[in-house]
Amino acid sequence: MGKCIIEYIKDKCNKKTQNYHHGNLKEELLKESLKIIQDKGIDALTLQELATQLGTSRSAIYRHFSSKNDLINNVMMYGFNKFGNTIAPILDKKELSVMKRLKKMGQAYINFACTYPNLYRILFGEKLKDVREENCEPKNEDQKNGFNSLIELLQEGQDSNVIKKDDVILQAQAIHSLIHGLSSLSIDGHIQIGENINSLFEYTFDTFIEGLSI
Amino acid sequence: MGKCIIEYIKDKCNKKTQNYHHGNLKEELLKESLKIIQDKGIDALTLQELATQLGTSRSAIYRHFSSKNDLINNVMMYGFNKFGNTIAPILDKKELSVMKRLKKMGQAYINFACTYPNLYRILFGEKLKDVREENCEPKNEDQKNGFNSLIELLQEGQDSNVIKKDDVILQAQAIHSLIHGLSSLSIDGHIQIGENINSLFEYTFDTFIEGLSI
DNA sequence: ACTTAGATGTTGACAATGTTAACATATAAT
DNA sequence: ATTATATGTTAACATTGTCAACATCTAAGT
Repeated sequence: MGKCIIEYIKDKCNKKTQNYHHGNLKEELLKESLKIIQDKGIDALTLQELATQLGTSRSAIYRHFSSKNDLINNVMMYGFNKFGNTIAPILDKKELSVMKRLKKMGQAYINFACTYPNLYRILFGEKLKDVREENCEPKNEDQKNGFNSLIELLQEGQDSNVIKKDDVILQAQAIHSLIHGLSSLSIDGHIQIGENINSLFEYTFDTFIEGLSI
Repeated sequence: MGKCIIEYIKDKCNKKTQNYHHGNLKEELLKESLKIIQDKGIDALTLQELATQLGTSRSAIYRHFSSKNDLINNVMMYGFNKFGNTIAPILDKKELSVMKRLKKMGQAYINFACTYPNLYRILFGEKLKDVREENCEPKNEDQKNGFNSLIELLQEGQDSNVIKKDDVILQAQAIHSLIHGLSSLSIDGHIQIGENINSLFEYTFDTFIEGLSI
């Protein structure tokens, strides 16, 4: 209940006196959640662990998020943003050929998945039940933006006669599937290839591109 | 503790008197677990729910499995077996061309994933922590068998000059990635195409095969 | 400047979960 | 027939997500 003497002294010595009100708890909850998820996986994200790490109580979390799923949902927006910032710049490098951009995008995608497997899993794995029902437009929008960039790139390829003229959405979905499959199987240990995920990507991508090219 | 009168009467009337010992609880635990997972997903698999469904107590489960993860691990063997029984016969249909078998296999794979999404997720999703460390050879073996069949098929294709001569393992992994990507994105709602998962598969597969063919 | 309403945090409770120990009973072996 | 082993039950435990009741800080309005 009341602060013990030691804490009082601590407060006096510490410039940043630990207030009753945290200040920007919401922001820190999101950051810490993202960190925990990245480091130890979604199952390690416990309200208790989260609260302890930030020096607060788990009930305090409910002042900022209506539920644990709501929290995770918001973390996912962070995640999609982070993901988008990794991918988007590559697709926009107009000085590179369409194919080069496509390939670099794929490499960056897989690299992201392998660097942040725990995050990638919640971004592109099974959607949370609540998320499926509730309105999750902002997240979907971020996701959609990346997908739209891919579509534009493919359209550019079709227009410049390097990619077969066909439904770009179908083509985009095919490429996404291919890259997601590689990433997913790789980080979940269903491909036992160790270091040469890159060469597998290269082979798979080149083979597919050969079928896609004019 | 003691049985109430009604239960005694019930027992007398019922030929299959409900014994203290269940008989084949282990078997039924596995079957019921598989059913729950398929119907309602892995998160709905609760020891309480499972026990109630079989008319026993959740502690009884620990006489047959060392932990919940151990149980799930064993259910996965069931699952891989079921999966293998769906896929293997197709790859063995020697009367069909290599390409036709490959395509039919892909369709069956995706069909399995879409029919049993909850099961598919635990089979080809993130491996359980315990499973990763413990010896899980039998399961991997089943999985490996399916993969080996695919490799053999591809080798047959190379030998009969319909598939480019290259590392068959690389080719097999590429195909698996592609099909898993489609299945995974589809059942997890990241592809919003509704009914035409088949046409997406067809396009993706044909495009890839074009690159793979001689 | 004082009071007050709203935002934010704490404590304590709740049911449900996986797990274990202590105890009970059925089956198998001696 | 006795005993050991396998299998099931009950009761407890810590931990989880969630909520209600209470406490405290912040911001308006007068």
